Parts: sequence; structure tokens; C-alpha cells
Amino acid sequence: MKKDTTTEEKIKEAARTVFLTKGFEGCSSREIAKAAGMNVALVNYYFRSKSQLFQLIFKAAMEDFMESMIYVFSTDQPLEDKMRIFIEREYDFLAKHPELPNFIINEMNREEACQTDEHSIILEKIAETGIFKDCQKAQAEGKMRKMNLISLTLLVMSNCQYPTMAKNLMQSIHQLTKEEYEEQLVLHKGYVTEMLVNYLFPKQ
Amino acid sequence: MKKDTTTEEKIKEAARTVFLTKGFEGCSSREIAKAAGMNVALVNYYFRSKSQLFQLIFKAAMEDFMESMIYVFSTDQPLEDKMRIFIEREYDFLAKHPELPNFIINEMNREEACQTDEHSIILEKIAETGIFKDCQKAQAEGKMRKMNLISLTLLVMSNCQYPTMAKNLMQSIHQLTKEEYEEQLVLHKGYVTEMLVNYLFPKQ
DNA sequence: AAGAATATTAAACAAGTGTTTAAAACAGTT
DNA sequence: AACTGTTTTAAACACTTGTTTAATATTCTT
Repeated sequence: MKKDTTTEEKIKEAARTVFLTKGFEGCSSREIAKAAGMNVALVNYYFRSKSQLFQLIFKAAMEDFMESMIYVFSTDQPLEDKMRIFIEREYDFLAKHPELPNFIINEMNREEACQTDEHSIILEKIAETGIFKDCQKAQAEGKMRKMNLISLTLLVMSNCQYPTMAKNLMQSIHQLTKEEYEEQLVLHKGYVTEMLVNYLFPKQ
Repeated sequence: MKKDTTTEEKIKEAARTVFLTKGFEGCSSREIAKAAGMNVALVNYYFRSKSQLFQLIFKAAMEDFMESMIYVFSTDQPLEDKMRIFIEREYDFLAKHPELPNFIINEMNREEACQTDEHSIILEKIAETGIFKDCQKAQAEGKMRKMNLISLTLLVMSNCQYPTMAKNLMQSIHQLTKEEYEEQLVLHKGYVTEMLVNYLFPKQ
């Protein structure tokens, strides 16, 4: 008879929170075990090694990271509306998972880890939504500014992700409380939306 | 008689490169010593501890991080030109020091470190250039979009820093070589400049 | 050249790392 | 109740960590 959350899942959950906040190098197997209320040996009993557990967590995080994009892009709406909704959802998502962008970008920089070229699958998944074709069509019709996909994604990701990534830095520089910065983010989301939409979909 | 570069400086240089690429947790004292071609004990002989050496490096990195801003803002030019030149210089600077933004943002997230509220000095230094007053004036005259300082800095930093921070992620997703991505960055710099200037300084 | 001050070294320290082992506790089946 | 396979445990493994020590080498001063 299994409990509602099994030992394996408890460890996985603990590993997720610890890895995402401290990174692979920033924590120990024992720390993860302790966070899960388990013995150290159990971590390796279920996941063979710290690295294998990490890879599991990283992959899942990567999918979460892309999840919100896919959904909006799949809907059937004018491109400009899609963009607005996407930014809205992305800010929402990042408010719930603020550690994700930093985590992924950092761990991608560790040479030992995550250098699998399997990440191009992400692009394929996004491509499946048809968003890229929509953009090309809109660009051909003159409704959207001509620009390659890389810069397009860069513009959106920069303005959505950086503000949460630099939270502690900005708080420290501008002497803001956590709550004040969160308010600021709501305001900023508005600016970003207006700026991006104006730039990408210029009115004649 | 001192050599051209003393042992102390050699260690400091090595520490800088190692810390900036791997982070505080990602490297060991011995690794730094090895990179400097020195004995481990010398690291502590000159800097007392790994933490103290790190704090030194971090502080210097923080100053580098802000250096390029200060200069441009101090010049005597129309605000719109300052913005263009700033973005130009920032992309230039980040091409030479691509690890800096990630390094600072990450280490700011480690609770043990760098939580000194001394970072508000940065804001004061920027304020000394008069850039903030110029902005307020331009906003009062209707030449510049009304927006608080935080969002203003966020917009600029997001679009300058994120593209270099996410280099490995973007390369992996879009299957680009190092050189291809660097070319892309030059292109992107143009888009960013146009977008920011258009948004911040709307023509009536 | 002798002595004092500084710089450098190898070796050791205790504590922490990832991982393994072998014994114990638990569950389910007959 | 005895045997099953699966979970969980404490203890140990070899290795790395940051830091210190005490001896050696180098430089500077007289």
C-alpha cells in the first residue's frame, strides 16, 4: 500500500526546490535528503547519483520553462493579441517560479552539465504551434516588423525574464522591499507590453 | 625588488577569472591557486580566506559592471543620443565581459554573500552624473515618456544584458555557433536601440 | 656576511563531499 | 509463522574542502 506521496516523490520534490534555489554545486546530497526528511542513501537508492537526479530535475524545469509559451501560441487569435496574452501569462508564470530562468541559464553555463544538444526539441515544439509561420505571414503582409526568429524571441524573453532575474540586484540598488518590487513588476509589465507591441506591430 | 606582476596580483587575477566563470561555490581555493601557478596556502596568506578574496573580487566586478554607464551619462549630449551611445557601449562592454551580469545576479542570490546594502552607492554614483535630473526634465517637457527610474533602468538593462546572459541557452535552442550568435547580437543591438528610443522618446 | 623580515612550501587538520555496503525493518505471499 | 522481495538505516569508503602549522627559501637591511 503506497502513501499519498511516496518516498521517491518526496525526494524529487525536495531536490527540485533545493536545486532550483542553490544550483547543482550549491548544495549536497545530504541537504536534499534532509529537506525530504530522508536518509542520504535513499537519494542514490532511487536515483543512482546526484547527477542523475539533477538531470531529471533540470529536464523537468526546462519543460516548465517552455510550457506557458506553447499554450498561448497554440490558441487561435490575432498575432498582436497573442503577444499581449503571452506577456501577461509569462509575468504570471515567473511570479510563481521566479528561480527558473536563472537556474536554467546558470546550469547551461556549467560545462559538465546539460550540454546535450537536445534542447533544439524546444524549438520544434514551439514551431509545432504554428507561431513562426504566423509571424512570417504577418511579416510578408507588412503587419509585423521584419526580424528573424532569434531576435524576436530575444526581445520577448529579455523583457519578461530579466526583471525577475535581477530582482535582488534591483531591490538592493533601489532600496526596495520585496512587496514594492512586486508592485513595480506589475507596472513594468504594462510598459513592456506597450513597447513590444508598438515596435513589432507598427501602425502604418 | 618586485616582479612586474606580484604573487598577490597573480592570485587576484586568477581568482577573478575563476570566480567569474564558475562562481563562489563552483570552485575551490586549490583551483584558484593552481590557475595562478601558486601554492594553496598563499591564497590565505595574502587574503586570509576564500570568502575575503571573493568579496574583493565581487566588489571590483560590481564597479566594472557600472563603469560604462557612468561615463556616457556624464557627457554633455541630448538625452536621445546618450541613450544610443549607452546601448552601443554597453553591448561593447558586455562582449568583452560576458560573464559579469550572470556573475553578479547569481552571487546576489546566495544568501550568505553580498547582501550588504552598500549597493545603493551605485545609484548615488549614477545620480551624480545628472542623468536622472535630465530625464525628469525631459519628461516634464514632454520629450520623454513618463516612467519611474526603476522601469527605465529595467528596460535598458533587460535589453542589453539578457542577450549575453542567455547566450548558451539561445545557442542551444537555435543551434547556433559562437560566431553566429555574436553576429546576431550586433543585429539585435540595432533592434533594441530603435525600439527603446522609439518608445522612450516618441515623436509627438 | 650575518641577521631580520618576508615569502613560499609541503604536510597536516577537521569537516564535508558523493557513493557504497551490509545489516536491519518492513511489506506481501504462501 | 516462515519466506519473499522491497525499503530504510547507520556506518564506512575514499576523496575534496577551507584553513593552519611549522619548516624552508628568499629578500632586505645593516
